[in-house]
Amino acid sequence: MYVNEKAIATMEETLKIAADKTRLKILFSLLDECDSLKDSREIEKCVGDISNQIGASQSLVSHQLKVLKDGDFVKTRKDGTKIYYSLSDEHVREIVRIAYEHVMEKLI
Amino acid sequence: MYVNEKAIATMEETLKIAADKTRLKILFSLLDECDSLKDSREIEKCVGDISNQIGASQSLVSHQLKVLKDGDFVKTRKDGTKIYYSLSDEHVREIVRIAYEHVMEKLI
DNA sequence: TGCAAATATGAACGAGTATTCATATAATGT
DNA sequence: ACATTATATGAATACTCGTTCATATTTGCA
Repeated sequence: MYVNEKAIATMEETLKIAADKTRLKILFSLLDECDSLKDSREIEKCVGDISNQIGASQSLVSHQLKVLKDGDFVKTRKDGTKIYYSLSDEHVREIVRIAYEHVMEKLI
Repeated sequence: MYVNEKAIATMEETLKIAADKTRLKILFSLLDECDSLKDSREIEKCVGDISNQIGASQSLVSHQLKVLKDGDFVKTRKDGTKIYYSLSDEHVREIVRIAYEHVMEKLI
């Protein structure tokens, strides 16, 4: 189980992106209409909707969406003046799911 | 899929603990003699051994082990002047495993 | 009791970053 | 062309945190 520096660095980067309350709220807001974390429907939301839903400023949400986008956590689709964000793939879903499940067990 | 503030905060804390290269190295060093991440043998190592293995100072390793201990990532056993550290439970194993697997796919 | 080994601790420094505020950019409709 | 809406961006601030260095604490042993 030797793990090289490159792999460690990539893990650190990925975990750091997820390890922020605003970004976590954004990620969960993109799962909002799902019945459960197993529900794999693709939810799309524009910046303003996310901002309203999580109670954070437009600027903050935009800044953090950029971080999530750069880290390949979310993808975008443009439609007029609006930009719709959604989770980029199943990997992100699973990371969020695992984090959530572990925390739920911890909070009991 | 509404997630409350408390759950978000706990997830943030947990992820922050894992999101550091020194702490990741420590966690993987405690899996070192395992054949794979599925191998659930309990590995114990003292501070000095971890320090040597990951190439970090005794002080730094001690500081970060405290963070991992406070976050329930590792547990300790005292024997003479030495203190042996090991992963606290299967949860930690799974978090490390997931992080590793996702990164490996990302690096390909 | 005194020494050495193993680990912990506290202060201090520097780097990174989350957030806010103000402003810029881009697209739409009149 | 102009006003409006939606989003992005840059600077500035305040705060967190990783690391180092020096030192303290604990345990075992002669």
